Amino acid sequence: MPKTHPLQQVYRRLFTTYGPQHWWPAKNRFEVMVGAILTQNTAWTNVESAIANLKAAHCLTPRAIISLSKAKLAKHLTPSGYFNVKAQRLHNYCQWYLEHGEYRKLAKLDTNTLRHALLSVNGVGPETADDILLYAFARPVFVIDAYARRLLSRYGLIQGDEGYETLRHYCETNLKTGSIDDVQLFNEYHALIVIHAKRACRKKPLCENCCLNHKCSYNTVV
DNA sequence: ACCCAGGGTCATA
DNA sequence: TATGACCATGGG
Repeated sequence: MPKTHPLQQVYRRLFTTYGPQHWWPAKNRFEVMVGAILTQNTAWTNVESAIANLKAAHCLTPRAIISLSKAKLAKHLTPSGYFNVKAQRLHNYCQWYLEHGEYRKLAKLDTNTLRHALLSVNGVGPETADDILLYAFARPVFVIDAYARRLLSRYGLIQGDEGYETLRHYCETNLKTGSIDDVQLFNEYHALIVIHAKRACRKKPLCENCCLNHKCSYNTVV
């Protein structure tokens, strides 16, 4: 009977409280990729309306997006904020995506190679890359976002100011079993952290022990 | 009227 | 390598 790592215990609490989330909230792979870029430092509800705009304009494909002018694309992205920056980033991503043979061809790359390829796109940083790796390419990577940092540091598991790769490695090595179940585990874990963040300070009993709202001072170790 | 959101890039020191 | 400025809308 191997002893369970605190990260596994946190996962159990989240899963028991909220149940399976079956993420990412999108209709297909490409929509996952678009959402991953648009949600950078932005509330998801804003992203939803931007995606709805693209969909209504029949522009939710890489080819349609690269053929739009920067101004028109930015107009569709208005509700998601940073619309000029994101128009450029989305354009960069779609161009790269098409140049590299879209899903079929990219899916042949091993995870590390694919990760570096994603990071080579201007506008795709570590978290966006990992969102895409996990939710569009079904690769076993642990997504480190602001919520994960806050949650794990409030559980006393990390300091909180470690580098991205340090934390990703910490989470992955302590959770990986080596089977393909890892993908499902990481999928649910990130989704549960986000859903918990949205419900924190409203839902018991979890919030009383570890609240993700930055204004809340609860800080309990498992 | 503030505060913040499922980040990332670029310029400076 | 490590900070800081910047990007911008919408909900609490």
